[in-house]
Amino acid sequence: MQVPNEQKRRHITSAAAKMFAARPYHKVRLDDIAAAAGVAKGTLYVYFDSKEDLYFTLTFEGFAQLVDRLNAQLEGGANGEGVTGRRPQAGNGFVHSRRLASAPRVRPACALGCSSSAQLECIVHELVAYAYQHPHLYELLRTVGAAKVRSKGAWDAKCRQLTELIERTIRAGVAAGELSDPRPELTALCIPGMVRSLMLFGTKGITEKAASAQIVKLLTRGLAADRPARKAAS
Amino acid sequence: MQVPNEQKRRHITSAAAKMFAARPYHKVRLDDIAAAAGVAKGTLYVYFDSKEDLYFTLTFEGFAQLVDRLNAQLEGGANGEGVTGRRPQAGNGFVHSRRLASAPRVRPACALGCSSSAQLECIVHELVAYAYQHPHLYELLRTVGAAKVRSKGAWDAKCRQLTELIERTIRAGVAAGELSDPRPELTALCIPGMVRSLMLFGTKGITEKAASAQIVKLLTRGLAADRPARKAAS
Amino acid sequence: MQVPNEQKRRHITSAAAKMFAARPYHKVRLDDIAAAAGVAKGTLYVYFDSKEDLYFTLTFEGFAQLVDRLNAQLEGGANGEGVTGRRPQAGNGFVHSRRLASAPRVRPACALGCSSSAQLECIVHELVAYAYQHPHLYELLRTVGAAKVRSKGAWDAKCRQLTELIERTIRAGVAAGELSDPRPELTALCIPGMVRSLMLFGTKGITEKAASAQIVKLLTRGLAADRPARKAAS
Amino acid sequence: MQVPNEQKRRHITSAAAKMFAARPYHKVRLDDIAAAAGVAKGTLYVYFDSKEDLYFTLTFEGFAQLVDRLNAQLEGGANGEGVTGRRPQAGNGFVHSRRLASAPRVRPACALGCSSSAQLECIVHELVAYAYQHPHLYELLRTVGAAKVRSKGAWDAKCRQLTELIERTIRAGVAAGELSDPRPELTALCIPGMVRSLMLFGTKGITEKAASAQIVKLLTRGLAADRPARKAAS
DNA sequence: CATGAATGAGGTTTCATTCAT
DNA sequence: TATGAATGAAACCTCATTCAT
Repeated sequence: MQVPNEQKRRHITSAAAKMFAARPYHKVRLDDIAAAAGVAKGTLYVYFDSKEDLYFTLTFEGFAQLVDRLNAQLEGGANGEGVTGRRPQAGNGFVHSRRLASAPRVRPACALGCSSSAQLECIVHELVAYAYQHPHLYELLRTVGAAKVRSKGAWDAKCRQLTELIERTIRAGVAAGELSDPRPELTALCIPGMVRSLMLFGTKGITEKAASAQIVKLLTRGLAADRPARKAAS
Repeated sequence: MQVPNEQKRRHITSAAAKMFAARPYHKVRLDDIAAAAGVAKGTLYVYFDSKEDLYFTLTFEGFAQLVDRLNAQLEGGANGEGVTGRRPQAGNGFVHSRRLASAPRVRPACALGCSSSAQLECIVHELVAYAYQHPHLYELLRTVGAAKVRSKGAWDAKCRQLTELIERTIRAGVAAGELSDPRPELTALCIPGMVRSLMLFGTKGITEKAASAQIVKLLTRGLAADRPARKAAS
Repeated sequence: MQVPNEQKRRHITSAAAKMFAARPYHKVRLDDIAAAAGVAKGTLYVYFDSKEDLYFTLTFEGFAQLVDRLNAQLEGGANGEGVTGRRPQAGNGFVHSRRLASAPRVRPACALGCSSSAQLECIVHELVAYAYQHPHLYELLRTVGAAKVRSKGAWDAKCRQLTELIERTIRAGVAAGELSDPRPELTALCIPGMVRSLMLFGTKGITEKAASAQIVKLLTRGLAADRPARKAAS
Repeated sequence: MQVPNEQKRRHITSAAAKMFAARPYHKVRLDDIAAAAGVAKGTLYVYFDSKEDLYFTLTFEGFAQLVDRLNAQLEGGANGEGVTGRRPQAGNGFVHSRRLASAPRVRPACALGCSSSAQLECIVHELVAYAYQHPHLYELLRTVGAAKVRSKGAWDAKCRQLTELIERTIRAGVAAGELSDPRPELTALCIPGMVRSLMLFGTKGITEKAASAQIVKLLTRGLAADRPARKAAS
């Protein structure tokens, strides 16, 4: 009850995420969030400037975590941790950090040495996995854009990071003769869109695996180089 | 739908659509809508039950219009009129109703006699065209789901109509040996997602044509039957 | 319940004046004002922008009324009415508008043709009379300055009007050889100060007449020309 | 008055005085005072019971200091120390403590042996001097009365001390045939009022000397005994 | 049908005060 | 004694909704 407790902040964001995911922004009362977080109403203002700030922080941090993790996994294959960047991870292979970076499971190496389509597969897997791990967040992101009030710039930058990451991967594949895509920047936009649709509008019966496989299939075949059978050759 | 003054109703929905698209639901005041529509605040309640009703009607009518039109064009060339009650359309072929269905132009027949990939192309074209015609609405639909308060059933039904329409098209193609897709219901979900992403997050430079072409390419190649149809060969 | 009722506005200001006079600004709740005025809380915001606006309007209008009345009586001797400037008054003599301009009593003519000390007497009478009629307001003005938030300029201008009015009167007396005052602008500041002190800090036993007489005496003797016995001679 | 750390207390009162003088009570936050004083918010409660207590102490101590000093100088040349506990003053004559009583300069004896008008002059000088030395306080006292919450009695007593001091002086002059004033208790009220007005509402150009002289002139001539003392003759 | 003044429940936010450290 | 995170009552204000005109 003395230092600005990081754990208490977590309680708040966690509680808030659930409430914002469950009903629209204007129907979420700070009273409820405070109650759910087990803190007093005033305490919210110790950690956040306003309702909007709380909401923004919530969504942005979630999204940033996703993007940063993807970046980390594809760029350096170093650690699979999110935005808060804690201790580096031993395994240098590709990592599905499904469990919030606790108990990181090693995956078949994929990051740098892999074929482009394998990398795309990684991206899709990761996006879908994140979506299944954070259904609240995805429900949250549904309304983002209308409310990314404060530093719109931060959101835009993160979005660009994500699309550029994908775009770069595709371009590499194209350069390697492995893929064919005259407009990779458009494909980069399509991928998160597909994930989102499957998450939000799919009937509950869709498994993570199926969703991922479907997107991967559409992509790998849709982007396959015109003369196939030459996987990832130099 | 038979209200005192249909024109006044139009003013209201038009003004409301702009406001709701521009800022989030809870930041739109009925005062503003009334002012923008040139009516008194009380008048809003002559045409709508509540703020939520207004919002719901707005989004649902827009979406229903899109789905109905698609249905009409693919199913039997019936009419393309949406919820807002447009006149029945003459042409019974496939119609790109790009110009708000005023001056309905007949298009190359496509609906029933076409190949499945041609039909998919139609669907995508139509979705994209609608998105470009109604940017407000697409921005609006971004937040739908969180607020589809009242007759959630109506929305769900329309959504299902859309996905089933697409799904049916794909299944037909599969049955004809033209396409290959073990999970058409998933693909059906992906398509609107791609449209949405391109619309909302693409830099403004993306033309309607490019967006449409990109999705079509991903689809037609991604779903192409395994062996035949060497279409895409150079 | 349709036109922005002027009478309702009066109810509000009247109720508010009592509350603000009774306790300090921060202890006055809008709830109480609304209740005392017999209106809903929201109605306050139909007539005023904020609590501060209400308070400011209150004090300023009261003070302005005082100054305007004084001005009217001395300048033209026309009507004794306040700032709202209603129908001109028949009697062109000096008028102590003690009863808020209802039932205006004619007083010995004084305005233009009088000696300067008689005019000063009028000013003091009027100030004191106003103070006794509006004890609430005087209690209110006690805190003004700290809170004249909005258009500080308006207050300053009115203050200047008052002091200049007095100053002008004194200067006229000096020019006529009737009074002696090398710094009339300082005397002009002293007069309201004396009124205020007597009002706020005097024991309740001080009659209006006594207060007025005391100030007049201090002034007329204090400012008497060095060689007396030549009353108002040219 | 015997608090843990007298210096810290000083920091607090000093900071608080500035803040309360600069804006109205309800706009001063304890956070700000604490920050300005360089202490933690909780520390304020070591030295004061509440915000009101702090404010009250502040204003009362300032006013009491003024009154006590006046008393000391006129009554018996005791000491001029106020509530804030300054060292006893050496000089037993009348002292213009213009420089915050540091380096107390002896002044021409005035207290007991002087003429009444000379004593009045002393009082006015002292009041004006104090006002010029403590502009913050005068700004503060402007709102006093509305907030003299706690021991209203203490304030009233001090006020009475001041007026009675003045009143006694005048009565002595009247008894000596030097002055003429049928209602000295009213004059006693007027004097601080004039000081206040000149301080608060005068344009900044008014020198301490001019303000003092003006009041003295009004008083000495206004109260001069009817016939004798041709002092003011040219 | 149309109006817009009035309503008042309930929202977000503030801030004096407490208390574990 | 000093701290400042936590508290929560209560303030100001909003705005969807009503209804007399």
